Amino acid sequence: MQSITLLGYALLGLLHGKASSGYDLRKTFTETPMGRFSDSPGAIYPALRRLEERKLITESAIVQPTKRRRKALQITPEGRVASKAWLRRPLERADVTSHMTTLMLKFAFMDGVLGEAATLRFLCSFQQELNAYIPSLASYIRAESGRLPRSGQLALESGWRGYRAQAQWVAHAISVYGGTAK
Amino acid sequence: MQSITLLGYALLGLLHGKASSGYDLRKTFTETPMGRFSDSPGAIYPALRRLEERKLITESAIVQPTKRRRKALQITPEGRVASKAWLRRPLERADVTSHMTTLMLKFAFMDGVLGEAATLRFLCSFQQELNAYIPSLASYIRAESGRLPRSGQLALESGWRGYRAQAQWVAHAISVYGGTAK
DNA sequence: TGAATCATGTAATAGGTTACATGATTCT
DNA sequence: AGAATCATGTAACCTATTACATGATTCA
Repeated sequence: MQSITLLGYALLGLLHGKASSGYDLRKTFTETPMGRFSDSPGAIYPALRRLEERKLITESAIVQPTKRRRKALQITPEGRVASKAWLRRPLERADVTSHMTTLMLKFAFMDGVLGEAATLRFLCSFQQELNAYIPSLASYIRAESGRLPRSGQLALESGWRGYRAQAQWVAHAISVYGGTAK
Repeated sequence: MQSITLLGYALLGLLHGKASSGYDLRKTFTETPMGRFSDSPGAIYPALRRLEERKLITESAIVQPTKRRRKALQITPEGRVASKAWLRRPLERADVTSHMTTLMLKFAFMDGVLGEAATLRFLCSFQQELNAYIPSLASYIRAESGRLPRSGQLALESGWRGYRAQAQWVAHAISVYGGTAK
């Protein structure tokens, strides 16, 4: 059994809210700064078909009064289970170091699907991992700074600044969710 | 003629400096926080073969005194041309909004390959694009903030903070390169 | 009526992931 | 001598990209 791709989880996350057509979902990707998924039909329609084959989504039975041809898709109970299981997967170090966009995608859906408490827990472990990683990256940069050319050093610094900004954001988000920051 | 992949350009960039084996290049990806490329042999060796087929790299004739079997690869003049052409490609809006890692990869190699002046020019257009994009993202967030759930709003904000951090970095980098920031 | 957009799809291609394979050399 | 690591590769599979195809409907 092939595992669900990130695009698949993104689609499931969007369908948690309301039944949508492939076209609707495509528009979400084109019109919003969401996740940077491809809005090409060659990516989305096959992805939807795969989800349908696994019975994680189905064609909505509701007849829409619109004139246009439209295949509305809705998430099934199994789909919700799969999506929730993904959202609940514990966060690991590697997620922070190389899959930040995935983490943000998870976060964006988490509140609506798992609720406030789970989201707050997620943010706290996110913060923990960031607080562990940032100093280690900093010391790596300090150690390498001699060996690296100026541009390589600056490139690393850019990464470091990015993580710091993310850490500040997490602290902010935690406070928004009513947690105790830091 | 297929275009060169990002991994291909990364390999060319590394080979600008000195001839290396596939194993050396792999280690660079595993051991440094560089670009987040896969260090799997299934990615790197085929990529190297493709570059070799296009005569952008060749097996180094220099016989190394090491005992171990080792295939050292060096960049050819054509390879340098291709790499430089890529590094010189003018920066577009889409690069900033969805290919930041590519831009940082370019930057990391640019100094050594194209020189200081070109790098400074690159940084300035980078700054220009960021300064144009950040406010537009901010106003998008402001406009959508009502319609979006809390988590969606925060996710967008995270993106915004990331771009701001990048802008601060660019200003810093420009000053390091002796340009007049902002 | 013609153009644009809505809306869903397919086909060819190619690159990455995962897993496997192989043998030499260094280390203990 | 056996284990770990060096070092290079291959094969199956799958997904995304790109381009094309199709027809209906709204708009000017």
